[in-house]
Amino acid sequence: MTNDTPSLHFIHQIIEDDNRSGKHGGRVSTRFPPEPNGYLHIGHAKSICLNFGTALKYAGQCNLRFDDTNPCKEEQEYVDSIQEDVRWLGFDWGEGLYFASDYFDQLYEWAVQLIKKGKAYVCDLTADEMRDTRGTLTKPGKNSPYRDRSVEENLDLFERMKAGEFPDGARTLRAKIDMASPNFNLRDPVMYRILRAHHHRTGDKWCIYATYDWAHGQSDSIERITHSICTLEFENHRPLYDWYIQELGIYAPQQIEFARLNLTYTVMSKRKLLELVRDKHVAGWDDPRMPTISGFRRRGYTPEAIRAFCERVGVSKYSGVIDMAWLEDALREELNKRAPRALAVLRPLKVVIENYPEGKSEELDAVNNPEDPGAGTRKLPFSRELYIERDDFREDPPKQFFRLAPGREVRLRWAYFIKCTSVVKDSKTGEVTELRCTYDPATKGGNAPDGRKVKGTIHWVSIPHALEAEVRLYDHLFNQPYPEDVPEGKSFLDNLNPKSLEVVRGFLEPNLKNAAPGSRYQFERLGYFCADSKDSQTGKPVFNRSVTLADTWAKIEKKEKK
RNA sequence: UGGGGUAUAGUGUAACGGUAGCACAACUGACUCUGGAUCAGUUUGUCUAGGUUCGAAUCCUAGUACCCCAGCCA
Repeated sequence: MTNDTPSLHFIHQIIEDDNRSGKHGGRVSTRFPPEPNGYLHIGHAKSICLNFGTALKYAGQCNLRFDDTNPCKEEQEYVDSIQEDVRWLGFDWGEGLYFASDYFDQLYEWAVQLIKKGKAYVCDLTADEMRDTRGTLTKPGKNSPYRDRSVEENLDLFERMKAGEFPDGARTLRAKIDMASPNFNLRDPVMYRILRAHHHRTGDKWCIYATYDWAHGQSDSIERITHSICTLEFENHRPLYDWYIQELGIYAPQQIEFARLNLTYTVMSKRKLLELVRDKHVAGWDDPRMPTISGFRRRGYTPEAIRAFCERVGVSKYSGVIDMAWLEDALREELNKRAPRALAVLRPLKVVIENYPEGKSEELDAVNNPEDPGAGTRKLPFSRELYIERDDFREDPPKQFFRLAPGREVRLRWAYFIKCTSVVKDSKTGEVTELRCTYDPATKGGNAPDGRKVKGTIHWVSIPHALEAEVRLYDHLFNQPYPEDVPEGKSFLDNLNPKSLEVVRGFLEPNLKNAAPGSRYQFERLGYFCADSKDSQTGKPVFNRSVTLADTWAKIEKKEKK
């Protein structure tokens, strides 16, 4: 069917229906509610784009709320990094910065209210006992022996829990719902646990902490969220959140669940990411191989590329896995238009131009970005001794290879046609160590006045002028598309890609000397590279490979081998 | 096994009873001073079985497969 209006995903359909019916008076209010127990990853980016993007689209507000109900795992460092990452992605929460811990007093009052209604009770069961009485998928649970305590006793006990009269874990406050419910979340869920832990915001004020389930829905209610967007695994919790809201008689946000993002060749669970960091499989949360926002940032990704990617994957309730190639493509698409080009040789092979005068050098004009005429040109120094890429020479060229080979002529990008006249080899290993070539002075700039064509154009760098620099070649962190799919007894760590990082000494055109940390370039014919934001120094850049260029030759060669 | 979800090309995603479309991938070819980019084109799909209907991806019935839930994690 042809339709001029772009289609809406199901969440925006719900919102537009609500706006039409006047359900929330046309108001749209969302929130992004991370727990500050780790760094944000690309899956969070999807949620951030959805929540903030929805508020933007419908002229509403999106809050940033930290669901900080578990002091054992949460830290200020994470609070800071999360704010930085959301801002970097290009979103603004305005005045809407909140913490679930801001609501601890209110939550406590509401708990007292439920006790008074006979809807919550203090339970003395240990964690083990509670598990044993919860029942199974098919068998209902058993009521706690403490379920029928009087309101007075519950009030007194709960007060004393708060006052610190009981040891950690000795008692809990539980909602009195239904131990026989087929939904486990309604089998008298725990609302408060006793926990003497220092909270990053409330310090030592509390020794009882609300569970996430008891805090989350009411936090949304306090903030008058209209559309509480969350991932699929909370679908089973919605009846519980609705029950709390209804028993309390407070404003009811509408929860809508969507499928979280999964990507090939990586893992997304915070537990696993933490494990990678803690056990030093990567250099930190912002290691360029990590699927974290900070990792992608350091890798050279742009916020625009990540947002475009999130837009492209869509929003639905189907939990699929997106091919990492989509993300890479989003980056290429953007950087192709924006990134200035540069010449860099990463695996050098020396070339001597025999008919080029010794000691001579000259400057040649090079276009900065063929996709962007406004990007201008720059000068490239040329001399008798050059480096070219080892891959661009074959002593015995396979068919379809149209780069350099003995007797063959190619174009040096922006420079001259050269012809390979002889090959110098290491007498012991037989390895090619140097190429002797001649150049055609008439082809200066890259065109032959006699109109003769050359099939290959290769990149190069003048040895005496080259800037030697560390270049980090990153590849997928895992060598399996689904690293978590492992046989019994194996771990996702067994699928780590041992070649996910290769550090190389590259030779770069001298213009790159003062590349600003974080600046991005296309190294022609190789890929997009970004000056590392941490390790680059002025005059001494370190480059990270963000993503390779599409490589048709590699594909041809692979096919030939089969 | 009880409950809650979900099934459209290799991967995602549209269609809202009326020609199954789009993006990425793959494959052809054109063009090219990046084997990049660009352009043109091709291949591949409604989980299954019944039913309703002039007409079904869409509605009904029965199956099947996959995901989530038995934390005092979120």
